[in-house]
Amino acid sequence: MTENAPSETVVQAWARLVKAQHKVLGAVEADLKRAGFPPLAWYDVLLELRRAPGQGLRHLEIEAELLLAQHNVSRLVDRLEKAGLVGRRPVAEDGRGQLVTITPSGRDLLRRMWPAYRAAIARHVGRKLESEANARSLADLLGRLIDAG
Amino acid sequence: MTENAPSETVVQAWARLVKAQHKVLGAVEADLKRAGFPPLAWYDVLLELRRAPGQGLRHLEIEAELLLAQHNVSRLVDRLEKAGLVGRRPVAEDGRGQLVTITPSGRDLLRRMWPAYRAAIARHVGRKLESEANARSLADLLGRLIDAG
DNA sequence: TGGATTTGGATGCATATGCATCAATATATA
DNA sequence: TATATATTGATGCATATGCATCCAAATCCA
Repeated sequence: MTENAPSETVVQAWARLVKAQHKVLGAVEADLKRAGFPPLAWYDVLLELRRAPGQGLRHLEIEAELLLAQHNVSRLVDRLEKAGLVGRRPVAEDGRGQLVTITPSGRDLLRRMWPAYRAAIARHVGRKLESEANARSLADLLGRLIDAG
Repeated sequence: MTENAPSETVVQAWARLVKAQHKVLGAVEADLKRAGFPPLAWYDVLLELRRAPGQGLRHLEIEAELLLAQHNVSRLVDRLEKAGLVGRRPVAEDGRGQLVTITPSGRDLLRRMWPAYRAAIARHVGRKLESEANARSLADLLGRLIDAG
């Protein structure tokens, strides 16, 4: 557990982190696609926009919240706009900025997607963890990995 | 925790699984790239090849082991071959098959990469988990998500 | 004030991935 | 044996991501 020599257990935790998310994310995305829905990234952005307090979010805020690269936010918003799920407005105080807002159609997609998404999470995560205590432990441990530092 | 209504805790565990791996994988890959090394996917393939018992692995075996799509294996092996890290041989018993083998240069890359990779794992995983017990718990819980079913 | 620097976001180009399809070989079935 | 089917891997095309750079507006500073 020292700086440059992780224990075998740490290496195993790392390998499983990558493999578990790869497998589960793939399974969840496949379920959603089968049901005719767009990629999860679209859901994530729309959800952030719906949660947002004011009139929407700046690209920068989406970037920070979802850990995306700047150019990817730019293009993801392009696609969402083309699909009519979000709108772009200039922001008064900063002539450089875009304020991205969710449209009624975007809100509708969120509502329609959630039942399928929820079922996929239950199927590929909840069912395998078996207990609420395990879910709690996993969430706590993963939280440590996310925390800054 | 029922089939289509995961608890809030399960949903949180899911969200953190995606976010934690995204963040940690990004950090590890960035460390490796800074040190002048190729993507982790290259390391993964080479490691499987070095571990392989016989004279190498079929595409199908790489595919199953690393959970990759068939066409991605095909192209990943192309890139590795072009970089001189692996070789391709026809397989005697099956005229359709390719046997992929690691070259001395590939083995050398594995050896040179490991210290940097190991340090990145320690920095971005080990250090944050803090204890061996936590690493063990995390590995166990993630193992449940990977298990078939 | 006026020019340098920084910041927010867009975009051209290279690379990687997903999807469908194809060619070649192997296997099953009549 | 001859034909149909299944399996292995490659490839053309569309889309997504990374990287570098660019443009425009904002901020800094002499």
